[in-house]
Amino acid sequence: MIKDQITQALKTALGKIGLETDAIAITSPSNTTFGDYTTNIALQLAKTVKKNPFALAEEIAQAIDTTGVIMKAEAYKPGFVNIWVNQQVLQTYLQEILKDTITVPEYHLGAQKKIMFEFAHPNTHKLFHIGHLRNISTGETMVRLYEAVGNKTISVNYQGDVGMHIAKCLWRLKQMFSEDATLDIKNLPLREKIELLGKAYSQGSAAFESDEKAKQEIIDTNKKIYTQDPEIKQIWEETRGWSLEYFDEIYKLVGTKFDRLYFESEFADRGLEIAHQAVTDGILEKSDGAIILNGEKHGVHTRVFVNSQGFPTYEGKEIALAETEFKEFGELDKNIHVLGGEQQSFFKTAVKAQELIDPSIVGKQYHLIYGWVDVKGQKMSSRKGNIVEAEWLINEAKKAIIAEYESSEEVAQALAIAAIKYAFLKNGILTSVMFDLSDAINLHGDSGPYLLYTYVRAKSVLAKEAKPEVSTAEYKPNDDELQIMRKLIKFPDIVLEAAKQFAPNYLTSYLYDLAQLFNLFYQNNPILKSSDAEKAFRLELTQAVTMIMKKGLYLLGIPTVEKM
RNA sequence: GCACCCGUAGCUCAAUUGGAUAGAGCACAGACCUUCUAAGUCUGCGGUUACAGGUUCGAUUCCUGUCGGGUGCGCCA
Repeated sequence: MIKDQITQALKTALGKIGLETDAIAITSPSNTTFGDYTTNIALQLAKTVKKNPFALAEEIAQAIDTTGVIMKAEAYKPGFVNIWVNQQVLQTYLQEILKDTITVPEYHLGAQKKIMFEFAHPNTHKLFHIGHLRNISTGETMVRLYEAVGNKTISVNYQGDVGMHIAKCLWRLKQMFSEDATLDIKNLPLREKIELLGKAYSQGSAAFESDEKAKQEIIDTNKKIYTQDPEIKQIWEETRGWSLEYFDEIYKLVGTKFDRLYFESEFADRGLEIAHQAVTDGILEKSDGAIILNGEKHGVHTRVFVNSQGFPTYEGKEIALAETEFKEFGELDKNIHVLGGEQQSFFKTAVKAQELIDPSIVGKQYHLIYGWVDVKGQKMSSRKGNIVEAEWLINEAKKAIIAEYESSEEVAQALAIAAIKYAFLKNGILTSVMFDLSDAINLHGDSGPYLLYTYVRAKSVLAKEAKPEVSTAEYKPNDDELQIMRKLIKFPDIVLEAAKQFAPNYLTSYLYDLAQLFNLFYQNNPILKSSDAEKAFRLELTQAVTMIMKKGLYLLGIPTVEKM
């Protein structure tokens, strides 16, 4: 990586003037007039060596060898040393991109180089909404980024298929069947089945709140689900199947594949067993008929693992889930749970219990928090029925695209997915976003479709004519071209940082910058109407841009299209 | 009450983890298609980074306080 070579050159320069440090921080200045890379090392060292920072920066700049990877080094104002990369290095890197031999540095979270990502987390019998969409977009890109920096990743999805929300839904659904004997659910399209579940849940919830008799019946239904009572088992299995089929469609649509689907129903029995054993071992405690972790002893919130009716709560099932997750795929470095911040208290307590039960997993559970999704200021609630559902949203975006550009189904779909995913990923992972429909299906400016458009445009040029067989070695790139080349060398740095910091938005803004530079170049410089080395070079540059765009978009979980 | 997250342009968000002149998109006003896809490019407009202190060469970023918002805090998931 070029950055490493710069660090090496700096180290040598520091050595020449009798300085030594391990902490050489090299960053890319936001303003390219300050060079390709910059270091504040003089500012850091000035105090310890008792020198004026700017004088020290000048001294370092002087000592840098400018015959190798570095072309120019200059001291700036308070004490930065700004560095320009040799153009030959840019040329070489361009050729490496074309040969597809560029590499991204490795980054691991442990010796196994193996990381599990647990994400998506929809509950059966409920809708898959934009909150899940943000979750799955984030999870998928993190998986791809960690693969890119040399890890084996395992994608898993823990889906809630038992619990009160399902009891509420099924209780009402059974009523609906007896109220309307003509309801022919078997032949309903999937879409309508899901809507029916949503309606039943919403009405069941309302009854639970307002009607004491209904409340008791729903609690009873919940028990029957846990005990797999024949009275409820069949309808539970069937409706659960609808949800899973519906989820599968969405996973396919957004391009996520899971290595393993876990279900809450798998972990109820084992969760109980572990919890009871943990009481015997003095880890969990009995309290008011429930089994809890006494949080005060461990600096977390006290939470219930088995309720007073003897059923495992979410926490109770989580300890069994952890046991399986850490067993099924061999030793993991980390198990990263992509979960909203509202689950923090739950997660801390559950993890504390897991670590007390199995010390071998201490420090391996990680809660990757992503920000809340709000819709125009109002909080989504499936009980109130005002949620933005994933497939509906994708279809809205698709319709808008077809209406404006007469795109084919296939292209419109790809663009819709790109628009929505990009709208989430361009934000900081923690930023709670105000979701605005018109913004998410925006096709202009800083958007997914803009990136795809840039890619398609470039590809279209490449498809028109073959590259002339002329050497580009002697070609002197102009400023527009240089800007692109200087951007291209940063790709590995960006991928590494995006993975390290769990910051896919580093990659989105990198690709956006690259696209902007290319569009500027495209605007000002004829490619096919140029000739000889110039034409050959411009075609090479164009191709390199498409290759990096495609790689970057892949890492974001956004497939490219070839025409639009 | 306590804990965590947050407050940046009219709106939605960035800012490479303490760096240089705080950047984009949308919206608004204008310019550019007999040249490779105008889903594009360019120009303009827009800021006391909630407020008050502190730390230091340097603060949107770290610390303290105030105000405002979100989330959670024992039998939901």
